[in-house]
Amino acid sequence: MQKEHNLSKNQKIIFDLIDKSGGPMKAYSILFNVQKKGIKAPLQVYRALGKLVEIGKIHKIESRNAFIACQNSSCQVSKATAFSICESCENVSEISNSKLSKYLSNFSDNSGMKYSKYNLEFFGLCKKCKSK
Amino acid sequence: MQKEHNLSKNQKIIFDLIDKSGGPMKAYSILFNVQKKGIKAPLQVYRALGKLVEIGKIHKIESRNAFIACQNSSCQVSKATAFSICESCENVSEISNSKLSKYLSNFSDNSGMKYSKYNLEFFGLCKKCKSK
DNA sequence: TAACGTTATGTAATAATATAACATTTATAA
DNA sequence: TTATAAATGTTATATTATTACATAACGTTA
Repeated sequence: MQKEHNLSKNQKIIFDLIDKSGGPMKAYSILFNVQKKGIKAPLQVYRALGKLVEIGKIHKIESRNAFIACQNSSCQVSKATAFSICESCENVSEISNSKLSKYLSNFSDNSGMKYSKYNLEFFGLCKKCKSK
Repeated sequence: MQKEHNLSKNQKIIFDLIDKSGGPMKAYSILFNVQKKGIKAPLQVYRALGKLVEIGKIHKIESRNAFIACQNSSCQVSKATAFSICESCENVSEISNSKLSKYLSNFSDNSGMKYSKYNLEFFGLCKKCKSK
C-alpha cells in the first residue's frame, strides 16, 4: 500500500499532467505544457519529477528519458519496476505481474551484492504494430 | 557465439579504452581520453558507441548514461542484458545467470506484446560498500 | 504564537548528454 | 573498376539535467 503524500502545488500540477496524458512524457514537453500554469523553468519541473519518482507516484523510463504515472497501486514505491515498450509506436506500459516481481525481488547471485531495487525494460512490438 | 566484427579505427580505439577501463565510461569522458588519438568531436564518439552497442561489444547502462564492455562472451548481442549497480561506489557488473536470462527471455504476459529484447538493472550495495 | 528546521519555490546560468546536416574518404563486394 | 555501403570529419545545434543562490511556505514543538 502506498503512503499518502500531500503533493505540493508544482508536484500536483505536474503529476496531474503526466497522469492524464496516459503515457510517458519528457521533461521539456512537460515544461512546455505547464508554462501557462506559471512553471517556467526546467528546474521546477525536474524538482517535482524527482520528488514524484521518490515517492513512487511516477517512474522514469530510463531508456527513453521519460516519465510515466505509476499504474500499479501496490507497487513497492519504485523499488521494483517493469515496463514494456513498443519500439515502433513508443507506447509504454507498466507490467504488474506478481510472479515476475517476486522472482526478481528475490533474485540473488554469488556476487555478495544485496539488491534492494531493480528496473526492467522489455522491448518489442505491441499488438497493433505487429499486425502492420 | 558472437560474430566476429572487424572494428574500424575509431571503433577499435574506443572499444579498447572502455574494455581496458574495466568499468562503465561516459561518452564525454571517452572523448576526453581519445582526443590525443585524433578523435575530436562528440559525434565521432557517439557513432562508434552506437555501432559497438549494435554489435554487442558494449552495452549502455541506461540509468547512468554510461557504456561498459560486454563481459559475457555468450551474450545474445545485447538482446538480453542484466547489470548490478552499486549505488554507493557506482561499480557496475554484467550479470550472466542462465536461469535469469532464460526466465526473462521466455517471459510473456497477456498484453499481446512480443518481447524481443530486455534490459534489467539491479541496484544495491556491493560487498565492500555494505561493510562500511 | 514564536522560533526553528525542513521542504518547496523562483530565477539565472550553465553543465552534460546527444543528434542533425553536410561533405568527404575508405572499405567491400559485384 | 565501378558502385555501394560504411565510416570519417567538421560545424552547429538540440535535448536533458544540474549548480548556485535567494526567498517563501509549511510543520512541529516549546
